[in-house]
Amino acid sequence: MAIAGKETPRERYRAQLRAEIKQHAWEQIAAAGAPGLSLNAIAKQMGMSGPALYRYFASRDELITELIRDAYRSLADTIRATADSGADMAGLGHALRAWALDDPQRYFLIYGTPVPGYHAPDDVTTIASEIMDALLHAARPGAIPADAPDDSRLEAHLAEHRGWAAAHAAPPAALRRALLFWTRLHGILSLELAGHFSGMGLDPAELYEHELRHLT
Amino acid sequence: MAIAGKETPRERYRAQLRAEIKQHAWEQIAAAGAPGLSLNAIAKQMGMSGPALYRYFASRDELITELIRDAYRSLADTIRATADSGADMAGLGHALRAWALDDPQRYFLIYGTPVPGYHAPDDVTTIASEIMDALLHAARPGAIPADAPDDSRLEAHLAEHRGWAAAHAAPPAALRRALLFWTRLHGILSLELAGHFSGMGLDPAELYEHELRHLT
DNA sequence: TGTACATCAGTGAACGCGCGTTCACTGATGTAC
DNA sequence: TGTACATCAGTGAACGCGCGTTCACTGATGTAC
Repeated sequence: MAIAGKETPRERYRAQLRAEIKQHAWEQIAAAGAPGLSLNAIAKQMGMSGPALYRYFASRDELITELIRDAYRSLADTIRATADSGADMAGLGHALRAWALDDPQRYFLIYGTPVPGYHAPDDVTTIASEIMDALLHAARPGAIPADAPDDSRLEAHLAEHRGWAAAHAAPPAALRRALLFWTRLHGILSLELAGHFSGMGLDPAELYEHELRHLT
Repeated sequence: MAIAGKETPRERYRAQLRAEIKQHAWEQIAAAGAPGLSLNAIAKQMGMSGPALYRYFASRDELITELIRDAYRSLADTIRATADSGADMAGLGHALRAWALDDPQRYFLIYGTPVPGYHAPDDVTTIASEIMDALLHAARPGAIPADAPDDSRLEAHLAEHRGWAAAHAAPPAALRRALLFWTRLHGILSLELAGHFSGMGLDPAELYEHELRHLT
């Protein structure tokens, strides 16, 4: 039996092959989108037979779930690391954009069109709230600009519905700021990644910067 | 030969069956998303054989393209009609939201995850700019609020890249307003429709209203 | 108005394909004495 | 250190399925004289 903490060669090999499978899966998703992901195609690409992959993933669904988990994990780590390095919200915005542009289909795996009937496992919800935590921390009181609009309606609502921000004692203005950071930047990013600006002749980065400058 | 403008019974029947096929297609998309759309399944649902549908659509791709076109057309008509009834931007925002909530998968067919390699036909680009036209008209000078931020950087960029708004003599502030209307509301809507607020315990409608109130 | 012909909707069989997944099996790698 | 056994990776065949699409054909509907 393997000693806990010490990996046997077999375990190392398993972990490596799982990683290799996932890498091919990402390439396939980048090429044809998530619905086009096929275990058999991955196996062929790796020079092995289809059933072999079932030693590493119980089903296609498990693989996809794992990819979604990894995508969330990667985004959360990126945001967290940026926040830890002392960046402000604009810095987080730039990190988010770079992460999204790095692999659009990975972004869409998290924030794209949902597949009716599919429900993400609980742990990705946990990771999602990690991301919100980092945003909330960056949106802490001292960082609220003076020209923030005075809108008691939204803040009153947020003050009463702050379960998602329970870990933080952030004031309503910070809750609002974190949420708008998320929704506004996602709006630009998802339209940009989907190509909706491409025929318009303007640079979405300018819009993005504008939103970062006026994040209230 | 049919007299132009006057439909023969056969033509009426054809048009009706095409519409019926599309309706079943929408139901199927609502149930399983666009990638799950299948001509054979539609035929079975309608009580006919698979190949029969090829009398009405040359291929699966043509059907999907037609659905995308219809979705764009429906959105453009909704926005246009709302604008023509004298609504301001907030009114347009409410119309957009109602349209999106009415059929989330239809919304995602336009603004959701793009399928790598798929390119929409030219005419949908035309319809898309119709929508932008209506937004630009509603964002005309007189409607710009006094608390609009003074940001010469974005407006300078837009002043130089206004091909998408060529039909309008709108000032840069109006261009900005129309664009932010689009990106901000899409941000909230797409996250809402994808269920990203569902575990958070807050009402995305409140966020949406906030953005409409502070559309600068 | 009736007959001859052309048009067109829809069928059933078939093609080729790829999918996810199962199963019995081979051969290599690791473990226990 | 060598032998006996257990574990595990990977294969190839197979199952059942659904897909898009083509084709030759039947039968009904419309058109022309």
